[in-house]
Amino acid sequence: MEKQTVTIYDVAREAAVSMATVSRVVNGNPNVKPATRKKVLEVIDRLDYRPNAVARGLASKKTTTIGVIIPDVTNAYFSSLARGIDDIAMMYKYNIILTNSDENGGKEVQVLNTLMAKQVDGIIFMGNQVTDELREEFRRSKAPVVLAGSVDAEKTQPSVNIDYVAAVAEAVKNLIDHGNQKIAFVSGSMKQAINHDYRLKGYKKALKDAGIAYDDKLVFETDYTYKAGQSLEPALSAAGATAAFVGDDELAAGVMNGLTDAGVDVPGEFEVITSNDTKLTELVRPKMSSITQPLYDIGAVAMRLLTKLMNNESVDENTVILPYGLMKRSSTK
Amino acid sequence: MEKQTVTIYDVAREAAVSMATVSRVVNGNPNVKPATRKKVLEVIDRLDYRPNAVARGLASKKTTTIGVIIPDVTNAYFSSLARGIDDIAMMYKYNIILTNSDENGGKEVQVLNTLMAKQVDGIIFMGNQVTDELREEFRRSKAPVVLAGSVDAEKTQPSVNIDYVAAVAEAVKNLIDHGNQKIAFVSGSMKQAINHDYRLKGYKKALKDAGIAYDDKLVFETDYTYKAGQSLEPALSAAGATAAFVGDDELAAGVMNGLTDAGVDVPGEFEVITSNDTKLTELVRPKMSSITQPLYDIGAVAMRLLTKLMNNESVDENTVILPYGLMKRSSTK
DNA sequence: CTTTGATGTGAAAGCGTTTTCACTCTTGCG
DNA sequence: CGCAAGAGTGAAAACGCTTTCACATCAAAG
Repeated sequence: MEKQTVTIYDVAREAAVSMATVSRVVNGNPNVKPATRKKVLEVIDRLDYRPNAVARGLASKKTTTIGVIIPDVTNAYFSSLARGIDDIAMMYKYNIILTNSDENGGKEVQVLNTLMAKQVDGIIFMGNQVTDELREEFRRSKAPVVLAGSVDAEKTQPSVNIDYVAAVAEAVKNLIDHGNQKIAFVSGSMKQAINHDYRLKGYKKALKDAGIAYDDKLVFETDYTYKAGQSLEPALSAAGATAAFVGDDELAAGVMNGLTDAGVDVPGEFEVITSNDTKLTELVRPKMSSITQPLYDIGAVAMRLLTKLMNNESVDENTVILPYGLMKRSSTK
Repeated sequence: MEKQTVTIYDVAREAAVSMATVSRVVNGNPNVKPATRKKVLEVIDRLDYRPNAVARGLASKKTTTIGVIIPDVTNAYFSSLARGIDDIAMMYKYNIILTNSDENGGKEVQVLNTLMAKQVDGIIFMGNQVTDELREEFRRSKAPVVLAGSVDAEKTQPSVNIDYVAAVAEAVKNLIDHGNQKIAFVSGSMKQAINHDYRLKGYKKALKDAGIAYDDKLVFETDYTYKAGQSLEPALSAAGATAAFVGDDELAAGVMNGLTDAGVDVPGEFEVITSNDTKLTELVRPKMSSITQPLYDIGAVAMRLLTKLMNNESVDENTVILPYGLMKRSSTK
């Protein structure tokens, strides 16, 4: 039953060299005579020796593992980022410990602590509600932490994002240009920096530029779920809105379908523009116009940035802003 | 710059006890006098001591980490399973190393090896193409491996699934009952056991039970992507099909939208039933009828099963079959 | 030849825990 | 009062590697 594990010591003995030499060939250290290398490799192959990464981690203080904190893998926006992260991580020989946080502060802190206990070499954090406690943990961490697709108003951590303010402003301006005066702002919790400090700011800016008064009756704070969006219709109509900017695609799909099901024509009577350009935008009918973001790239770049930080390479810019766009589909005129 | 790490030794010194005792209180070993425990806990708190999980892993040969191999996190079916896995894992104090395999045999083997090198305590594998090489790796692994939402015709590994044959048969029967004679079978690669050995079998069974001849012109093997589905319309019509069973929701959404865009009325002229009951089924219009599966639970149960295996607990049934259902929405009559 | 600077190798000290084993105290009980 | 049985604790040996340091060897240069 017990599977015998062969260690570096066994290899050394069989090959009649020291552990140090075995370690050298395993790690590709050039200071080994070709003949010796060959001999060792043969033994490694014969014994089917596989280095124990845990022991290696203890000795070298590097685990080639990074922690990824994600609100919910099930959300298309975040899973797209996660894919970018994993691909680049794999490219650089890192593995990812992935944990769902539900954007719950307590859970985030706890998870962060277990990640640090596991000696991850770096951390990628997704989530828009960076509490003071969390920030304190980031600071305490000896592993670099980068935010991906997430913002913290304090801007204390390296991060990769798009310019949310400008993107939202542009999206809302688009709606205004189509003649809409009463534009709803639909998002998740206002406790999240991305909503409160960025999107809303973009929204207000667009209104102001167009000389439209801001009316908080048109601001809808809800959950990032399809159902939440779907049940928003009565309120939206009651408020007299004729268009909406929505902060999440799933939520937007809900809003749109809720409208449609209530007999409101989209985009004829009501325009909808969403934020994340996930696959969903193409699946629903009408297809949803959206701010476009290089989702995969945000994850990929964040991971790439993290590798640099982990290697203490100099980084010219700690917060990188990727380009966004606006994709007109069929939920807007 | 260097963050000083405090070790168990520091705590022992400060508390004037041995490392063994500190270890005992950290691990909740009852054989410690309350007074001693209190003293140690105070020091731990004062020094902000945090046990190094890597060292712990080396000494105890347990990492409280499990490996999860997933075809693509971005796919709603798999990410739902992943969520179930992670939640239960967290409940049992495990973390997850998540890696995307793209169902690519070579990558799977490689990933499996790095997971084993990292000494994971267990592995959950998702993917339906278990090659001989892969099977061999599973066997070689000292960590238990369970398949989640995936089947291997050889049935050599513990797994958690639904009864695909029966589910598909029922779905197809439903289509037949609506008067369809030419029912397309649309799935991913036939190299995958789930398609070739399970779904197709269910499909054939339903046809046979209804006395309909099997026609391989109605079998469409394609990718699990929206685009692939969308571009299937001409072929589907050309084959004279009036209904389709589809093996993946995203693919099904593509099929359905492709049909609709080509002016075919769903479900009036063409019925579609899909397989995974992910969120997508509710987002599209018409909403898609689907086989229902307890997605989250498949992941959760797989993880629970794995914990038992890791603890060498006796397990009454190595392959657990969860109940499925059929949800009629609007893509079928 | 000797010197010098690479080049190749091994011994052994960590890395931060867990765990075994032995030992010392206490208790409870006959 | 004597003794067996816990209860509580510490010393030290793992765990499987990396890395430092010292040493030996060897080829090229003087």
